[in-house]
Amino acid sequence: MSAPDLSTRTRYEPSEVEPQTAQRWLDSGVFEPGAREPGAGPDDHYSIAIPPPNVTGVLHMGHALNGSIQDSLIRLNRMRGKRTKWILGTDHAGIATQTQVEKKLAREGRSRKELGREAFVVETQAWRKEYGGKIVEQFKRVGASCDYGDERFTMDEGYVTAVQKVFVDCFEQGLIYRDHYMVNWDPGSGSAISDLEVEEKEGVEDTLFSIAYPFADGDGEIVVATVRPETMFGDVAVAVNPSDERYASAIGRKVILPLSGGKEIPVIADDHVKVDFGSGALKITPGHDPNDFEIGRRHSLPAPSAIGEDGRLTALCGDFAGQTADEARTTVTDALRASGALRAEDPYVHTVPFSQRSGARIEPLISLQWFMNMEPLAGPAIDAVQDGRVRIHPPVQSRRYVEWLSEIRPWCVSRQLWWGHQLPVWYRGGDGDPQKTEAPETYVGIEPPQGEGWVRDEDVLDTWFSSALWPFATLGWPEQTQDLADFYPTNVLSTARDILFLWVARMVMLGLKFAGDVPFKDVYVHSVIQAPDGRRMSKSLGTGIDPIDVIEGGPRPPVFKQGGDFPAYGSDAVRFGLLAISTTQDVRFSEDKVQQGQQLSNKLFNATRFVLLQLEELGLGEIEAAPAPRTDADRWILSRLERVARATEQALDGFEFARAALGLYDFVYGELCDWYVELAKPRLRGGDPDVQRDLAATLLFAIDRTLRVAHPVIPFVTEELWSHLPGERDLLAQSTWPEADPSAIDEQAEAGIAALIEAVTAVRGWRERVGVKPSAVLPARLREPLGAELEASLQSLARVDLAAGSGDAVATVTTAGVVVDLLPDENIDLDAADRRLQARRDEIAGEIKRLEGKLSNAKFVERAPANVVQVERDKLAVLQEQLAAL
RNA sequence: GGGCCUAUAGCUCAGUUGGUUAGAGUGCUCGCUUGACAUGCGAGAGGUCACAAGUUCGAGUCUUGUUAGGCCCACCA
Repeated sequence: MSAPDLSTRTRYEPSEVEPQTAQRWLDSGVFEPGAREPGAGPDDHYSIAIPPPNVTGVLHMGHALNGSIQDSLIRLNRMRGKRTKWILGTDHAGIATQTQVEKKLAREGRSRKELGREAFVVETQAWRKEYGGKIVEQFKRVGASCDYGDERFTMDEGYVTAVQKVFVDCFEQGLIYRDHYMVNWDPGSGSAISDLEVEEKEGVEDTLFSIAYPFADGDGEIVVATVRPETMFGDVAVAVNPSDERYASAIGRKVILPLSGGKEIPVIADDHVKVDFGSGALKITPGHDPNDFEIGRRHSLPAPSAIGEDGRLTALCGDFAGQTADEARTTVTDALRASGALRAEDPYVHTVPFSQRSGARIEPLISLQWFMNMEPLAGPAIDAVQDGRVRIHPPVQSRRYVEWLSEIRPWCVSRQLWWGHQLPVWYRGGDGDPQKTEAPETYVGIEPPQGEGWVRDEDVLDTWFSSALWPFATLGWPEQTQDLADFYPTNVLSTARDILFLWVARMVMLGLKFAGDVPFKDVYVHSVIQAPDGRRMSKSLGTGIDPIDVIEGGPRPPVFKQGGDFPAYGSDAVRFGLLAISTTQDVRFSEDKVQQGQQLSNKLFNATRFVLLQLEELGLGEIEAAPAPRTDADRWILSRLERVARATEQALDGFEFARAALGLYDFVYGELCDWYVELAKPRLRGGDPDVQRDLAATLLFAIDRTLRVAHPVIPFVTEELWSHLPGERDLLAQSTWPEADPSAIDEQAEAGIAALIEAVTAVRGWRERVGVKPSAVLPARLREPLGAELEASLQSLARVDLAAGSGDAVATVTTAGVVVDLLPDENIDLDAADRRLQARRDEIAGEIKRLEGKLSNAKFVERAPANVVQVERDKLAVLQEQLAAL
């Protein structure tokens, strides 16, 4: 028996239920795919590979949203009878993790260098064991039905094999190569980083220095502008635009590089130079500027390094060698000023690249790194999206994907870190450091090379290299495992848009290349959740919201106007709230929507409680849930149940999660509870045992179906209530999804109940407006009979008595299908009724006038489609009838 | 510099090929010991659909432009 006792509890308390329910799921093994049934084909399997959270991570709002999305899909498909696997694991997150561990060491007065590589990796492994499991525990807490029995890590043994095989194969096919190339050097982490890890910051204030380079023949000078004077020792040319007449005669001449002992460099012509910027002359420093690097290559110029990987000026810089770049900026400009070469210093605001990882300003420099040529992989990856083998939702994201792949550039895959997949590369021979200069012999292979004197490359791979293999490496690749056969390709990948290129595109490229198929059929790019005030969620801004705080009742962050703690909303409420806001690309976190989810849970709890207590009282406690309709109301709810089941699965299959969540809410409140349960009450007390038994079975059936349909969105409360329903029941999580049953649709019953609802609402409205006491039962008469059932319902819900009273109507309530005359009664204020009548007449008359105007417009009648015109005519007729009835 | 998304009730958002008097939740106002639920029930007020022009019998919806907010990409020293 579960925690709450339904006979005494009137409120649903998620905190009393959720932890135990999560544990029941885990103990039952329902999340694990279990044994493969003979004959099961690809359509019988359903899998999602979770975007592996960083081992450094704790659950944030993005995880909570994405977890809710993926879990609703997994649970739906599990209930549909699919063999499901939600592939779980964590990512070693190279730079992020290494940075955290280094910070921890620093707090302890230790350092990475002091420990040495081996000890540092051991330290990091220990750190991962301590913190890496936290996020997985949090996934369990929110009900994520991952396959916890098969948790992977991007550096576990099998995964390492997969990564090395891919690297070696790519090398052997010429896709991976080593080259001197311009990289984004991150002085903060002391490593190269990829283009995608660079963040351009706008509005950085710098100084633009104008420096005069005299011509070597002594005749005049040329002025160049730069924000990086300290790199001038790496200058190899001055470039001007070939069409720039001012410099036409300068092209081909030499200028003297100041402060460099008379070194001469040529003036060259290149289209890249803008005539109208600065002086129109550009100094070319191929070693420290990506554009200059390209220009240098075009003109076969050397690319000397003026700044080294240590951030200090190199021997090339003469007296300035050894200074840091910052120091040198001052000393070099001082020297230029002293020599008279500095012509101007102007404040200058521009965009500057920074490292997303360390926050340090990027130092572009040339270095010997490993690269992967992505071009041969990009074409097939574009095709896969364009021919629909991979569908990206929403479609606008697939345009971004295709555009990015069309202009793909080589990927720098080596990182100067210790935490990660060390390159399967060895060097032998030569005098220099094999990390910095090419060695005579290079060996690439999974097994270390034979023989003496080999030194392994110290670098590790970019984290995203291993992530790119995630959907198949987790399933046992390169072994041809049964899991790989069953669950690859996965069905859906749900992810944030900021890693569409970083991760998604690369998975498609490498999946096609190595696993022989696309890694997933659908990519859902989910919303990004902003703080309630529209700012980005961030800890440092105070706008971050911890989902666990919302679930368990932690403190509200400062971004909320209201202070204090959150109520312990529970996982269901948070899941519902997140799905309910999950619409466009940027959405704001809404505590109201979470609250709506909490209310939905409570409503379901009480509706179930009501039904079960009633059945108990009637001695029907063990009755079986089954449709046994006797009335329009019964047929109506069965029809509506069928529609909500179809609508919910359509919404989930179509990645319209807000529609699914809010549709459930509307059904439970607006149909099941407000109307069906209310309509059932009088009949339940009615006395005929046969009627009661059938009604009980149908009510129970309605609850049963509702719990099934709501389960993917709010699994905890539905599982809990399910356990209270009579009969032997497995876990709801492993029960079945309602199959389509078109025979349950009953248009006639739907129309009848819709008319009843409209009439009840109208009578209630009239009563309020004319001030009738809520408790008063008013005598009334129908113009046209509605049948015994609907008339009885109208009497109880609108508080009228159709058998009482006599005489002429004192007021009339009209709706499209029903006209109710209210008869004289002491509870009716005749003046108020009169005023209301007049107001109602004016309303209808105004509307009639509007319609008549529209229908007398010849253009409308002529050009609008006949059915549209007919609709307007019918409307007019109905209104005229209503006016006449008043 | 190029591109994308968003703008509808006080707030958060629906509104699917153009076609009732533009909806919901929440907040607000009024009322209710309605035998499941006050995390409840009933009713009500509240919108020139950002702005401007255009297409159309008809525009929240389509076109163009403008404004504001957000995001992505990009090599002007």
